[in-house]
Amino acid sequence: MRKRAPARRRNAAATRDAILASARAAFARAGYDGVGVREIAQGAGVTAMLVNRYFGSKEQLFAEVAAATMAIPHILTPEILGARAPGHEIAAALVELTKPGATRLDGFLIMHRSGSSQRAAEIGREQIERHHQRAMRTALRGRLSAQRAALVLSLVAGVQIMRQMIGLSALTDAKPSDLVKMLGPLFQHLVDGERPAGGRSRRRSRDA
Amino acid sequence: MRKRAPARRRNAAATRDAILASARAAFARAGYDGVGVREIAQGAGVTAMLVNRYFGSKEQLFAEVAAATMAIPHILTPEILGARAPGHEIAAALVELTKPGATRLDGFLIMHRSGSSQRAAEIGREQIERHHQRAMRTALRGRLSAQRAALVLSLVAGVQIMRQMIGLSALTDAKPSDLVKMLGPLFQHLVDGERPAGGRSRRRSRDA
DNA sequence: AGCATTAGTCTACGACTGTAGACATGCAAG
DNA sequence: CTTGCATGTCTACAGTCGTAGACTAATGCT
Repeated sequence: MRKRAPARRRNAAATRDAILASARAAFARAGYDGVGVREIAQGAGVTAMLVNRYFGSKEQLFAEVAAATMAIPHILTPEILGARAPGHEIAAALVELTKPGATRLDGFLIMHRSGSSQRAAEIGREQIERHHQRAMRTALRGRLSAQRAALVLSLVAGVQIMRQMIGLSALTDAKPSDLVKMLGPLFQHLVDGERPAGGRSRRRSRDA
Repeated sequence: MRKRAPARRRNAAATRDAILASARAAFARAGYDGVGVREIAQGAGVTAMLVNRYFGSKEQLFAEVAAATMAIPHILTPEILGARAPGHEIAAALVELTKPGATRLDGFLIMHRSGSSQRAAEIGREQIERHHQRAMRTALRGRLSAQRAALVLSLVAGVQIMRQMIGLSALTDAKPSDLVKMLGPLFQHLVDGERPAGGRSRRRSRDA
């Protein structure tokens, strides 16, 4: 019978979690190619070989980190998507979560910083399609819902990149409320599709 | 006397250009950390050391490549920004230039793939702010022009990432005309800078 | 012709990479 | 106690990385 003793120094599950947490932070900071297993191990207080012992290889560790981090509901939750003005809610959440130093949006950040690895990009696409796009698409009505969902993700990714990675001063120094005002209608347009929100449900004519 | 490699063309300018071209293609494919100087050199038909002889270091080579590639006018040209329906023009150009295999938009692609290097990101921000954002901002009228310009760049970057890097199937397989129809109003909204001010429906473009 | 300069290559080094195998150690049970 | 296993470390290896220094060969000049 196994004892329910409190976490000791030798605790496989806790060590595994520590490695995962260290890897997540490291990958978000420097990407797949930018960080080594020794550095990840040091962040978890173990040696490099233990990382491979638990996860098989660096690539498998990355895949697990990506899966775990992407699975975290963040901006595109059912609540936000089901709100009365989803565009505004999405914009507000995005602006809030891409403040300098924010870590809740690590999933995308990890992918952005891992663009130098072809394999990492494949893993990222898999996770994005599994979690975010599928969830979003089912929440959207109307034509081309998959495309509109993908464009919502594109806008989220683009804003995060320019704000957190590139660090465009116009976005880092802007008033959050201004950004929300500008982004809200964009998201709303994508959520609504061809029909504008509010009373009128008639299609807008296009001048192509 | 040891036999050396066969005599090559002795043309400094041409060799330099060959290295730059090889580096641009390589960086666009694998990013700063994903490609080595030996590989770049091989692509130009020279040895690795010559790369450093001409450019000092890999980092300086990257900076030069980034500067040269970013300086290429692409989507946000004065003509497009001054068109009657700039949003539609921007969207059409973006969709066209982010087709699989397109290379005219290398500048952004290089930055996206170089996110694992902090230094590369700094160089990229510098170039983006120098070329694109400044040019765009002067073309925009109204309040918060810098922020709106930055958001245009964000949307461009996001679409390119999801379409060319991540390869979201919803975007790669979509009909270009559908994407243009969805993206056009978004860009137009940012260019116009009109204030949503509550549930008011969007104003038509000034051309009518 | 001879010399100087330029264009280019070769060898090598120290640091780092991911990871395989052998080894050590703490914990629970017989 | 001893045994067995899970947990973790140490050493080492075969690469690759960027780059420094010495060397060679082709060109330009006189």
